[in-house]
Amino acid sequence: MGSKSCMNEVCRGTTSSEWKKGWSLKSGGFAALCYRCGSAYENSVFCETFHLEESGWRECRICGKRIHCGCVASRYLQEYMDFGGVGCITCVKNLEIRSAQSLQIPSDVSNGTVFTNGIKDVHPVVVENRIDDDRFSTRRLLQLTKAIGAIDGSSGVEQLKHEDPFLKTRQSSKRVLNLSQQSSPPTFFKADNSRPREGVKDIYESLAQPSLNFSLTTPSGSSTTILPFPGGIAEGIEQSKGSFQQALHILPKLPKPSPTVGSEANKGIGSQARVARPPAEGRGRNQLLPRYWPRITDQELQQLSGDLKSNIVPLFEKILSASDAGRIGRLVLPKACAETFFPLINQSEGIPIRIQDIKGKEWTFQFRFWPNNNSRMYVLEGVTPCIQNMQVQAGDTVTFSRIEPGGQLVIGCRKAINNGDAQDSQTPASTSGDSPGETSFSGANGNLLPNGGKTSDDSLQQSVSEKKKAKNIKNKRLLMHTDDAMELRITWEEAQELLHPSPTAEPTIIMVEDHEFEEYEEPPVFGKRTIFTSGPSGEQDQLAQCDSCLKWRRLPVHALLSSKWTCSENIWDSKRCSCSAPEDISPKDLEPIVPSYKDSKKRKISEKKVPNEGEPSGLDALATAAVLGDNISDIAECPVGATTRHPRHRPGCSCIVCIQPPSGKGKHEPTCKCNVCLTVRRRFKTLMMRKKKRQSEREAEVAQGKDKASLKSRLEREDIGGGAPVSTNQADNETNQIGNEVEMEEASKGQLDLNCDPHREDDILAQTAGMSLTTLMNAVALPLDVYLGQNGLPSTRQTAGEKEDNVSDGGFMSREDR
DNA sequence: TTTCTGCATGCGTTT
DNA sequence: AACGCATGCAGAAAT
Repeated sequence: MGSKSCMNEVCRGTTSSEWKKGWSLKSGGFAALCYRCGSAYENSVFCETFHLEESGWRECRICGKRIHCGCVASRYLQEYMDFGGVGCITCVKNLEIRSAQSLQIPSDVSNGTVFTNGIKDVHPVVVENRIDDDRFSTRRLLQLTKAIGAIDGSSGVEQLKHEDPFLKTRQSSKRVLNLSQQSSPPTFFKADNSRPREGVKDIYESLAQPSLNFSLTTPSGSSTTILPFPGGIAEGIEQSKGSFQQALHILPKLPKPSPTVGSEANKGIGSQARVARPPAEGRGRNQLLPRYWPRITDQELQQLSGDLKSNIVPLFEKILSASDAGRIGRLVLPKACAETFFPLINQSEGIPIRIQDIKGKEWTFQFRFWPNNNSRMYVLEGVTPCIQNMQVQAGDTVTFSRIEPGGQLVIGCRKAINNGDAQDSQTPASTSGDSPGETSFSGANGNLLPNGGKTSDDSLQQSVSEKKKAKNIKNKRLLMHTDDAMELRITWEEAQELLHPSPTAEPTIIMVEDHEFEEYEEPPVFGKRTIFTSGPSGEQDQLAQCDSCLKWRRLPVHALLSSKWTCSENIWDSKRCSCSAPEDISPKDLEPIVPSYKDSKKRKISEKKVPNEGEPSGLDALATAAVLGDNISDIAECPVGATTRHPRHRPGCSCIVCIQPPSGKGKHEPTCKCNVCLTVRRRFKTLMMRKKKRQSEREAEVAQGKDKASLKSRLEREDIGGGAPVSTNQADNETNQIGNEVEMEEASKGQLDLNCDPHREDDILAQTAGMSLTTLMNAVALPLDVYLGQNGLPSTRQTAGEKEDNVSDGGFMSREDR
């Protein structure tokens, strides 16, 4: 393929990251333009960029904009006026449309009655709507009829295909939108710098455009008051096009209206409705999607203009995504907006661009792009300070405007009223919706109707809007409402407790640090939340509450219950397989186990279960108690906690997986006292001690496997003696762990059979399971050496005076210093 | 180890 | 089918 050169004779560049189509060629096809020139062409600034010094410039008879007559690049941007001179195609079209509108306006309006929708403070707009009737009335209407008729027959499409108002006036705007003027047709038209290219679509756009743009030139309320239909002109036309077309015979069949326009207009009944305004520029191939149309009320616009003492041209806006508002500080700009309203950039690195906020503070961002799928993705970098300054977040809207003259960009913001709105707005089609909210431009909220701008007579649009909303639910990645997220989080935590191994799953036993873990191939299943306990004699079982009678039943440990379980399913106890059977656990016994037992039934009935976030989890509680020596009753009052890390593990599991900090993030100081650190330290200490003991005593290993029995008997004694008869899950686990380590300590002092397989700790676990939690907690709260001393165990630094009396029952042991 | 940077991916929208 | 864009991700740079 031969080398390609840009057909812009001023450029003639042969290298370009992207080639664009220019004007149509007589030979067919389109002129090949390099990216820069092509962009200029698309943005209707080709002649302004490259032909500024050439001859042939004339002014539009309507708006005064300069038109490069006789240039192929502007061929479709001009039209000869009936009354002489030339006009930019947009002005011509606008005239036509406005003439049509004057016919469309319902009788109450055309009669001079202001269409206010209940808003009183509205200026008569009908007069304004008829711009310079002397010049344009009948003739323009005829011309319009002709033009649209041609369009209907599609012959007019080409005529309008390449219109370009040539109003890309970053540098050369002579007349700017004068917001303070009541009626200024020239400025009104000035605002439209479109380059519709798409035939009928263009017509539609042009139909919508005038009314919307017109609003910019009128004081409050005008934007919508001229709309002959509640849904705004676009939707209104669409909705009524049948009769409307019949009546006028001039309107083409319109393409489907933009949902944005419709819904905007829906909400825009009020005089200060937030109407999406097609920006003055940025159409044509780079047609701005309605979602980016600035939705600024006239009042806001006026206020902003007043604040900045300038004429403000709203350009576009964007609802901030999570990425935009995130810490990265990159705001993705809509491509069309970036290419239309921002300087052309050829290098990926882009250029610094200065944008001032509404307070006049100037920010400098890096405006750049990334190559992306043979296209570009424009971003503003370094927006974090500005975003933070404006205190906007994802879901809020940032707006971009321009000060005229001068072209200074202005960034503003509008808060989403709430997350729901943000949610709506976030979805493109919600585009569907405007994002009603408070614009930093003004006290916009005051302009909004209580229901977000909708009036009560909006029922028709409401159903449409709801349909759109329903459709939009699937749109994009939805923001999660805060409450939803909270609920989900809670549910997830709770779900951890409900997870059980699949009944049919066969676990694979693996060893990690001398601990057995069950690995299942199958995912866990949801089951009923139960509480594991230990009976007075050391046997373990679990407690489950009937979903029907709310009584607690004692079940075997291995029982796996469905999420809904009733007494009738109690196949393990024939005496208590009916709700009529009395509860087999006394409330006195239950209360320590089921912290919420007292009100559990009440809560159950109300079905409101909101765990107290402030309460520690099982592991937290135990570790805290271990460190602080909390009263066991306090621990017992803690709700059954849940591990959120390891679905296969019971709550309270202190395995290396469950105790590790989340994602490895977060720094823990050496002196950190968090439960994770404490647990890790404790376990490390235990392991080290175990290792040391093994090593030192292995030689002395003799068959002194006595006293296992004595240990057991002591455990039982303790249990009877004072502790709660049962423990919570996590306590059990911890107890087990303690028991394991106790064994090692006992072994170290020669009380246990040191020949026993340290990996086979199950029997010990079973033995220790029945021990008093109180005892355990007392024990674990003691320094290791103290405890060893108390129990006559050899300590690495035992001294005679280390025995303490505060372990009343001769406690069990703590092999670790807590 | 965290943050930054540039690009890739994939979903949703538009053509 | 093409495009736009939100976000993920890997490598680089900074801390």
